Amino acid sequence: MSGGELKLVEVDEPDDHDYRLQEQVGFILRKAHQRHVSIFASQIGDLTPPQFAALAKLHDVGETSQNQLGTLIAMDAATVKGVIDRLKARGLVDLTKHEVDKRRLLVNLTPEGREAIERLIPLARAITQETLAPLTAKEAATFMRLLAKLA
Amino acid sequence: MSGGELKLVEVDEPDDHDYRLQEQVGFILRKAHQRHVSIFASQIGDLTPPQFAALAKLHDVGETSQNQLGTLIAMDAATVKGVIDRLKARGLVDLTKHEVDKRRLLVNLTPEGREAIERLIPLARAITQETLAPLTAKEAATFMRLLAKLA
DNA sequence: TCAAATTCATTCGTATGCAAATGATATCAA
DNA sequence: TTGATATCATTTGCATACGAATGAATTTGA
Repeated sequence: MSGGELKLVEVDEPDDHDYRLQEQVGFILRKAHQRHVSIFASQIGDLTPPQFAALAKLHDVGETSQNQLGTLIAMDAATVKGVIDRLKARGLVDLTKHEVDKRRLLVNLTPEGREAIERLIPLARAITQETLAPLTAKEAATFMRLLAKLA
Repeated sequence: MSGGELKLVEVDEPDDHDYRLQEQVGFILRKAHQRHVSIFASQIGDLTPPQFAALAKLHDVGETSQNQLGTLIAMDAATVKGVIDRLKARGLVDLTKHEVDKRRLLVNLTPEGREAIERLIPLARAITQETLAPLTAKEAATFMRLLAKLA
């Protein structure tokens, strides 16, 4: 040891070894989303969350164009097309051309689609509850408030 | 009006009209995740969050099997294979067979992979910051604590 | 020891999710 | 009016994401 020297070091400049993937918001967000999708699948096996969202929104607002529906449920045009195509193939929605604006494709619930979404809404409530189950009621309220600010 | 009758109704049993998709945790979780991925892409254009996660974890723990890596970054075997294949195609990782256990495929960072992840970690810190920017420091801490309980 | 169970990796099929390009239609503005 | 813009939908290509089936190798347990 040649002892006695002092070194200046940047103590608050984190180096690479400080980066902990497991603590990053993006990583945990992805895991939380995975868990929710898994809970969803266990309660509603024959419909995906995006498909459910499309039906629920149609039930809420009635007839809309495919693009408009996409905006309402936060899906881009390409994604919503796939979702609607699959719902149509199962007879849960039907598609008609807009009489005036020939660019638009109008989406409607079929009677089967309406029956399905009304039957599934109680299950969706249970899914929300189960997803939030690790939190107390107060924590859940706080979490939802903060999550909404991030989204 | 034949007036005067009373009806029993379930006032605390919510009907279907009460279901608001936009307020469900799953829907908002999906949107928050979308926003994060978008922020990530704006800061790190040539790597996806899963690819980054794989490199960051390899940097952290060193050589591991493909399956083990998947466990560490919360990806199933099929998904992690695709991610690793693409990283290998870009020369950021290399793959070798385990000498003893011939089932295992060992994954390692290449020098290029190490250079890349060390260069990107500061950007990843910025991504985390920007994702949490809508919250105050105190809110962010609370949010992270609750999110971790959900994930 | 050896048959059963487990683990690791791969493949297939299906479903988001988004960027970019394209075509048809509608709207705006000079 | 018409040329530039904007909107709606579609298509292609790429990247997760996961269930299920399969095959190879290892571990377990009777």
